[in-house]
This record gives sequence, C-alpha cells and structure tokens, in this order.
Amino acid sequence: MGGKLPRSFYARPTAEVACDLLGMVLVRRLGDSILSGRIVEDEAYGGTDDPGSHAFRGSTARNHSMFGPPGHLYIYRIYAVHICMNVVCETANVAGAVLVRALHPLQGIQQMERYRGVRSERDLCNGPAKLCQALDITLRDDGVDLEGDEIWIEDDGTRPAEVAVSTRIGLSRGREAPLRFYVPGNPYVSRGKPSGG
DNA sequence: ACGGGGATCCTCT
DNA sequence: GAGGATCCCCGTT
Repeated sequence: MGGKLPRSFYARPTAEVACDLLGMVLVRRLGDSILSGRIVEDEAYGGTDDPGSHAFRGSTARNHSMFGPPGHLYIYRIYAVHICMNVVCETANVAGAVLVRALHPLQGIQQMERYRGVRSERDLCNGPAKLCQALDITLRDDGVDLEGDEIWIEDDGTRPAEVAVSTRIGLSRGREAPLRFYVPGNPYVSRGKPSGG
C-alpha cells in the first residue's frame, strides 16, 4: 500500500519509472465518479538523445510539457483522431515521459463502456488512445499535476507476477531500443506489434 | 487470428 | 507539404 504516488516517484530516469508503473492504478475522477485501471503496458520516451521521442528535436509548443517538472501529464493528438497520455519524468528541463499503453479496468467499467461505445471489457483500455477515451482524458488535460485530485496514480500494493521488455510499438526511428514494458500473458495488453530493430 | 487501408488535421520542415 | 508513439472496419485464412 502507499496511496497516491508522490512527485519523487516520477523524478527518476524514465525507463525506471516505466518499469515501476506496471501494477500501479491509474485513477480518474469525474465529478463524483471514479474510473480506474491497473497499468499493464507502457513505454519510455527519452529526450534529445532518443530519435523515437517527440522531444528529440528540442522543446516546441506541442511537446512543452515533456520538458516541464515531473509528475505532470503530457497529452498529444495522434493521427488526427486519437489522444495519447504520457507521464512526465526526470527533472525540469530534462525531457522524458512514459506513454501509458494499456490498463486492466477496475472501477467505473459501465461508464468506460459508454465513453468507448463498446461492451467488451477487454477492448476498453487495451491501447493508448482507447484508455484515454475510456477515462475521458483529452487535450485539455495536458499539463495536469498528478498530485492533484483530477488524475493520479496509486500504489495498492499489487505487483505484476512477471515483467517483460520489448522494443516500442509503431516507430520508424528509435526502433531498436528495448523500452516497452508489459505484463506477459495479461489479456488487457494491447495488440500492437513491437517495431523491432 | 491476421492484415491492409482509410479517417483527418496539427506540427514542424 | 509530408508524416505521424492509433483505431476500427472490412477482407481473407
């Protein structure tokens, strides 16, 4: 147990945070409702030294949050349609963020089904854009502080039985780096295929 | 189960 | 002006 993760948890090397986030519970408060799910898959993205990262070419208007203080969200739109959610790591002015890729739904499943428009529990949060839709996380949440009371991550004492590592999914550059972490055999992991190297 | 294509628009070159 | 850290739908095995 330990409750809401403090900023110090995020103020570490990004790959280390990505590994440690497996098993933690992402919580979204919407009014009086609580939606939550356990993180079963994520990826680490570095700074100006990581060609697969949005921060590779330095700070811009879009990736600004990646260079900010740890423990905040970096949200972006992808393929014109979808939203992805990242947790900012490292220290201020050093870019680094963990892309949350899949959740095992826990609380508020009926509400997630409404936001997603699907009934299958396994399809609610098994992809980075799916989980944002399920938890009603939008571009307006870019920069949100995870020490606040809208979105946060908790440690409920549960740890994954096993952790596996692979290359990241969907990249054309930075494909070789083994920075994707997931719980092998977990049915809520996304269907994407690692980019390989 | 797996794979290809379209949607659709903002950001940076 | 090109190209996405994706999803969904529709094919074929």
